[in-house]
Amino acid sequence: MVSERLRTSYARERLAEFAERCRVRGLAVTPQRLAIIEALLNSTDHPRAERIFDEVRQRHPHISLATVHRTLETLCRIGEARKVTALHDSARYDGNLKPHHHVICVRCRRIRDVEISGFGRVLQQAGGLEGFEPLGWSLEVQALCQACQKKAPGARPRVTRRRAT
Amino acid sequence: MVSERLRTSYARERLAEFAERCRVRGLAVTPQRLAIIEALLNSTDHPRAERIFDEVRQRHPHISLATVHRTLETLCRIGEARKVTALHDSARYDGNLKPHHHVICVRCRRIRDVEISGFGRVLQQAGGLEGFEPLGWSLEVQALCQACQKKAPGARPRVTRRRAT
DNA sequence: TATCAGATGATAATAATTATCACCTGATAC
DNA sequence: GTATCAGGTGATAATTATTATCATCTGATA
Repeated sequence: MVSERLRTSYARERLAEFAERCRVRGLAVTPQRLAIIEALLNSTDHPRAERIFDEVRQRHPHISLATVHRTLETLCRIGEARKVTALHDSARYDGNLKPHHHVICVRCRRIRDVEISGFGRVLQQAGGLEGFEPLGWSLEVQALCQACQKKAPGARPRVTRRRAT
Repeated sequence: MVSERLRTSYARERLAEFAERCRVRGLAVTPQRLAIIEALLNSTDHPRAERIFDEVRQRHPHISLATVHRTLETLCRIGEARKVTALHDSARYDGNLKPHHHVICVRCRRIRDVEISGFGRVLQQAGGLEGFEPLGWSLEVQALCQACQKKAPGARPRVTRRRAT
């Protein structure tokens, strides 16, 4: 059922453990979930839901796009994937042009500026960005703000969230 | 017309220069643009378009939400503001759980992983995150990928963009 | 194999953003 | 100061990504 054409040993290991991890969490191991995690592990370019959908549909023609969205969010929730775009749901703007960084509350999506120095040096040592020409950089610290720390840890926010505006 | 109740000297300076910067760029200095940049400079929390709209509407009741969206994008384009959420338009997922960082092409939105070490140390020295409890962090390097470097620098992508999926 | 909580597919609803277009107005030349 | 007009705006429709809803299906367990 499951393809063995995973690109890297990391991906193979992750897929091998996946069923067990679902069971531990009380999640059913469905063909859809297997196909989606496999497509994600096979990708190197941070796909969006629709591209995973296109990929998976080749072998599961009946899969629904809604399932792909749902499953990707589930994978993030159980720690099997991460969303690169923590704040993708609406554009957030900043009038401060001075270089600075951001702490983001992963629950309520509050953002705060932070001044952290020393990054330029670290980045210079980094070397190859594979042809990408850097224009700027900023660190995103995922965090819980004070208010959200006090809430029950398990109480996930509703999918339609009360969020920072 | 323009309020002088800007919070910081930085904001006051920026607003004072704003009209001149528009002229240099051949953009009209409209009351709407002034009100929007003022609201943005007065904010400390990276608002979205709708909150700027609410703010500005108190003194310009006839302003349209579309104008706020348009103007915020214009401000980013001319370098008077920046979008904190470079990739907000659709969620992007990553199956790689190992700590790593991202280079993002600001034009075509391609994302690539980068390994950069030494950040933990810098972050530890950073000290106060104002009560935020860090869970993780990743550096976002804004860049131009090789393909996009070759395109004409002025040729902005269409608003409905051909983008990485 | 029967049971059933949870998963899925189909589709409607929502929310953010962008497109369209008639009308308006800041900037410039006179 | 007024005429001109390119570009800006407001109103609204359209688009796009995502989430909600709900009837049906199915993986896990007894």
